[in-house]
Amino acid sequence: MNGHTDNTTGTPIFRALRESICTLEKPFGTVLREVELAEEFGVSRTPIRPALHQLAAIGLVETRNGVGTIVTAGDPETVDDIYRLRIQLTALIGQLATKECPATAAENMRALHAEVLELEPKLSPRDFWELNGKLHKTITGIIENRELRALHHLYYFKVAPFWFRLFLDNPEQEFARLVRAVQETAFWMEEGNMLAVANIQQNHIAMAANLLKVRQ
Amino acid sequence: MNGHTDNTTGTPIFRALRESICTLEKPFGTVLREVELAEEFGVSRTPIRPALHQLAAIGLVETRNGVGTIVTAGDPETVDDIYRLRIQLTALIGQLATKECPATAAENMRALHAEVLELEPKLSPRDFWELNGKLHKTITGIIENRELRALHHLYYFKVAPFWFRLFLDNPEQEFARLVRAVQETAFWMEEGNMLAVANIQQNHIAMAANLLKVRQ
DNA sequence: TGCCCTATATCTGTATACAGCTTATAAAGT
DNA sequence: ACTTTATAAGCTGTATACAGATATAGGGCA
Repeated sequence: MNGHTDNTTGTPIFRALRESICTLEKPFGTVLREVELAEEFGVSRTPIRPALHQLAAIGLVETRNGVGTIVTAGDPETVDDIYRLRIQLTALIGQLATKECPATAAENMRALHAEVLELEPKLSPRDFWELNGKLHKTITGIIENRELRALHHLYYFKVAPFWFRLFLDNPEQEFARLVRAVQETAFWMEEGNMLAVANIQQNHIAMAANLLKVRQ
Repeated sequence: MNGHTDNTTGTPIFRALRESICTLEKPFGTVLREVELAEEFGVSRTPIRPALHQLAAIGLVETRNGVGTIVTAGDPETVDDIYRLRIQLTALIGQLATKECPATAAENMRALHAEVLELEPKLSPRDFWELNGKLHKTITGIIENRELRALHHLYYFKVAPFWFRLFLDNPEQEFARLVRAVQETAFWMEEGNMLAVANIQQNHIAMAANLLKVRQ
């Protein structure tokens, strides 16, 4: 393992910044300065800029001329819209998913299930992030429609700052929920019922939305 | 009127390139060279690059080192996935739309309806693009959920190269379809039935999908 | 004649210098 | 003491020079 949730999309700089925003290492309101980031990554400002633009494109940051790039992920005003849409989007997974479980997805899920069963109930934030990422990646694998798959992937990162806040506030409870999600998903994936897998996913997203007091 | 469908989002360079791709002025396979574009827009390569990256982010182009930026919009292999998702997405508009018709939307729609009724059945590609843009903008205005609104806007441009091909192949038929869409939308918007407006939109998207032989 | 390898032209990726914008701070005036 | 304004520091936006990557055309060789 290389320690990254998604090691294929985007530049390493983009992925590193995205992770540090989603895990609240750089919380809402943080000002990112290009020269600082350039020094941090050991490059010039030039390759930093497209990474920041990409983050801005997915709504995680906002760049203002003469000021800097401000982290906007986790803005309480948008949690409602994002979660309500994501619940609907997850319902679509059931409709546009593969009819049969892809071999790689089933394999990943078995490995993940086995891994979870042997874990201590005390997880570091980083480990929790990684674990969630594995579940996400596996579920993403059953989405046949490439566009929906891209959306599901995108919104995973858009809502990450919200449920990661839940984890920091109550690690044991969120860890238990994640374990439960893995178990249920593993069961239905083994059964070959992809619609059920999507439903499980939707249930757990809706549960997070409830904790965040999103109106349904 | 300034001649632009959406004059608020993105840099002028990005919007200009997006329009020229959607209207097939730069068709599938066209190679965009940064120095050429820089000269065309009277700037250096620097402000061109973020525009191309933004186009790449929404899947309209693909940049390859040492080669150039190739237009990928209109790739036949993706038409299925995009249209199938967009039909589902449009159904969501009915669920997440405003309960009542916003005053500005109703006003825009009346103006558009009046404009359409006085048009000649012979439209230039540019005029057809503008007209479609106005209808799109009005419908976008009834979507309360900001995230869904952004998605609806995004996919409008992703599918544009496909239906614009339909227009070039059969201008009269596509113009008639657009007029019909405007009339029906205007009627239901006047009635205040936002769910019906979404359904009309879905019907017309599905019709385009049929013409493009998308499996439903 | 066909194939492979190399040289070269051309493109994007990166580094750096400078211009323009924003904001905080401090001095001056009331 | 408070407001107002000017100034300076620091940030992003832009232009330009150079490095790395890629495709193509031409020459050498079997």
